Amino acid sequence: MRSQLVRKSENTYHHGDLRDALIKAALREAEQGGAEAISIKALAKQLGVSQPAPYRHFADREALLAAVTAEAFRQLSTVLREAIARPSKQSKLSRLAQATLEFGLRRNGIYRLMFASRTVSCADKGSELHGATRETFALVIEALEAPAVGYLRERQALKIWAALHGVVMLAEQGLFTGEAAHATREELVEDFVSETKAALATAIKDARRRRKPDG
Amino acid sequence: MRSQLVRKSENTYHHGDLRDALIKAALREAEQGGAEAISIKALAKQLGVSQPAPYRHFADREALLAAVTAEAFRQLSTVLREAIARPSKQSKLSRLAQATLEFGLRRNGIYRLMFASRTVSCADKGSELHGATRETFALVIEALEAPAVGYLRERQALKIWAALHGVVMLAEQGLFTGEAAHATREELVEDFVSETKAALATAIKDARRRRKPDG
DNA sequence: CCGCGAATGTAATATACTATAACTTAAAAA
DNA sequence: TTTTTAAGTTATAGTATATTACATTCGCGG
Repeated sequence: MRSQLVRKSENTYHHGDLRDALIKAALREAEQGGAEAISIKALAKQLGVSQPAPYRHFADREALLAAVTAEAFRQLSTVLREAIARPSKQSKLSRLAQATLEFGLRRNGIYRLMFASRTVSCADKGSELHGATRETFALVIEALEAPAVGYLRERQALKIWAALHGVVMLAEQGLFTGEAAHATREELVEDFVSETKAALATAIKDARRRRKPDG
Repeated sequence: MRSQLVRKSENTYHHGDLRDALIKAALREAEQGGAEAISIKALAKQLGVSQPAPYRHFADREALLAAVTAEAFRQLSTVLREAIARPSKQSKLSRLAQATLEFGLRRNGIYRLMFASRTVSCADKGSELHGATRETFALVIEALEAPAVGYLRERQALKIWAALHGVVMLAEQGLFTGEAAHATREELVEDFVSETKAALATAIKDARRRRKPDG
């Protein structure tokens, strides 16, 4: 009697889509407890396969984590893409920023998996994970709605991206309670958004003036 | 034949200062590999005691991690205090910011232990760890060298603190390579410092003008 | 100075997780 | 249809956390 409903069909020796099922299930686990909550053994049990079965699809736990993290980045990209696309009075950057904050807080286990582990920094350049992170960052650049002038755009994208992560991090650490509670997380994010827009505008203006000084 | 030199004296049944030795040794381990690199068993072996000995001093692994994290915060506080105190042409805030960046990158395993784990957010209010984090944050406020006007100071402290963490995070993730490499981490930090100073100055000026509109 | 209790350490053990090896099943290719 | 191979199984080794019951030493009151 196998109680797990996860297998595609009953009484099949082969799961059918174990690799994908593992990633999805691992993401669910990570939702609360982060990377530490992902256990090969537990996942196998949950999916109704033997403990060593996952090793047919992932060399080791790290490899699974990398795949899960890549999927998480794709999900974040989707969320951010929708935030940018959604019609609204607010700017694209503001919507992206608030969406990032919300993702980071509501799905904090996954967020920590993405940004707080060494999985990403250990991913080599051609990997699926590396690509997924770059794609997400590209959305930040897109949300700036600024022309490419040297590397000014990339610089501002890095800055706002960094700032957003910092806000999520401190919020999760409880630094927004106590004397600092008077500033909400959303307000801080909006501050950073405004500063980014301002900095970008003046930087681009400056750069153009310098390129044609007698314009 | 006991090769560990860590015990205070040979052939002593009691270690003498196991609790402290555990924290120090755990910090050394975490220096590279973060929290995951801390193993009770390995530490016990390293210090020449039996595996269960550490449990006399810490209820479980989490409790050890909390103590280690608190010590890490105290070390960061020390570094930042020195950075602020050191005479220099640069502002206190700039020195604190660059010191934070350096700490985050050079001692990244410890840094992740401090900011990327859930240890801090799980610490309850009266705990040693909670106090240590608050003390560190107080140094950020101090480095602003600004008068207390409402909660403007705290707000700016939160913002620069968040931004710094974000920079460390992205740097460690390798986002400063590729097209974004043109901005160095130090430059970005200096950007944030400048923006913080500017924002603080205008915010305080505004607030004062509003309080005595006919001044 | 002795002895007793608390603190601290040890050995033995239960439980959980990662990972590998050798074997089996079923799907796909030839 | 046969054969190969991908994907699963059982069995097992190795390592980590944590508990229990027992042993040793420290320090303090008598």
